[in-house]
Amino acid sequence: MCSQRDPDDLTARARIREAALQQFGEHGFERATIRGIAEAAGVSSGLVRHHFGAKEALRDACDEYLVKALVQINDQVRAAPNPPDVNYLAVASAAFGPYQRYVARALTEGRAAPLFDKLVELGAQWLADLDAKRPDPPTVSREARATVGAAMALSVSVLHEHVSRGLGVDLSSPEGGDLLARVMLDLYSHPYLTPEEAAEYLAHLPAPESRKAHDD
Amino acid sequence: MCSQRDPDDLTARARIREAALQQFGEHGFERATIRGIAEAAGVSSGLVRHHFGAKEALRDACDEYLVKALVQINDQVRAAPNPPDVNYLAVASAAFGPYQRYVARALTEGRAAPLFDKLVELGAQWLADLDAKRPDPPTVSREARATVGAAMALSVSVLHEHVSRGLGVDLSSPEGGDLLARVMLDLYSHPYLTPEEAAEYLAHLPAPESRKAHDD
DNA sequence: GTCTATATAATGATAGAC
DNA sequence: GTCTATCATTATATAGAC
Repeated sequence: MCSQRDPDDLTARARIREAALQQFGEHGFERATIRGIAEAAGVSSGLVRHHFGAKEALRDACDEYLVKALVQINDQVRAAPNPPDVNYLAVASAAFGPYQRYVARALTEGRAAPLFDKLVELGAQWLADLDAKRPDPPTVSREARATVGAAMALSVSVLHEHVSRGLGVDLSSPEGGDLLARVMLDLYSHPYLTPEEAAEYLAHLPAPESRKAHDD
Repeated sequence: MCSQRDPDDLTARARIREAALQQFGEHGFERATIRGIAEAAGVSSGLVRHHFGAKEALRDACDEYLVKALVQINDQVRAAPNPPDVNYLAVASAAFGPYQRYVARALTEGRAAPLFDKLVELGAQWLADLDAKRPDPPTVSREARATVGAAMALSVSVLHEHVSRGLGVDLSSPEGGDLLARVMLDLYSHPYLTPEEAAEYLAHLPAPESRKAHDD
């Protein structure tokens, strides 16, 4: 899918970045070592420093690369013949391909903000179509809904291991992906609440101002 | 809410655990140091070892404590006069209180499995009520839906910073919590897909067997 | 561009005194 | 129960050769 070419064809710099993405993803930023990354890339630790300087700069390069990749994928998807609809959600999980673990960690640590924001942007575009067909006016801004929606779409990726365990199949496997799609389809076509229930809850919600003095 | 008593009232052991939860949450397990935790707890590094032994054992103690706290909160909520319904979701975000960061990291790293599983269990109970009112039979098992639902419910907590940024308010603030509740209410009362659309997508989904030979 | 070797700092673990 | 002092390990950062 993305940059799935032969590792031998890549420059040392690219191989290092690729190895860093993998090692950071597998062991986490702190636990991953420059030496380990160098070894995985088939170069020396000295070369890593030569190309990227400090460890953090290497991580920054990884983040930058992923944003570029996401924008690329996004453009591809939007240029595709049939608009993706739900598949937007699949994009979030699948697009990062082998880098899912890295993305999950980066996001959890509050990093890779442009990546998240791009996803929100895509979600908002998608929500715009949905809002047109909607009978009642939304009670909150589209961007707010897109933000929470993006977080939810990413959750499966981020909590990959736990979801796999709960589902009983590895999400990375075809069977896992298939089951996940079916679950998503069911979940996204069956609201937890009726509009009436939501309205009732909403009415019982303390006004934003009065919450200031809220106490438990 | 939970264990919000004066730090001075806590035993050294509890203070250490509290400090560990905070430090692990703020800096991550690897980056957090025994020394830093000891300092935050107002004790010596030697005492940390005396009580918990190795660093990993300290983390395990933190995980155990949170499961205990979750079960406790769950029992409280279930014993409450009016059943929580959606509030189940708020439980996930709010219950862990000051430990949200820790939980987010632990979960992302594939740890704290019992905690996730407990949440799935709670979600399944809640889904059982919903399924009773549902016209069409679910296409996937309740546990599968509860699993993905749990991941989604946790996503806001896990991606706390990004969601806060996207919403324009700190989720920890009363304003943030209020906005989140409104967004959730809107999202959970408006399905992304109609049952017809979902059925169509489902029909177009490759059969589980045929996917084996799937190729891109 | 790439490698080897070394310096320096920080950390987890430990032992022993009070 | 609590502390101080020390050991052994490990990783980053650096310098310098090829």
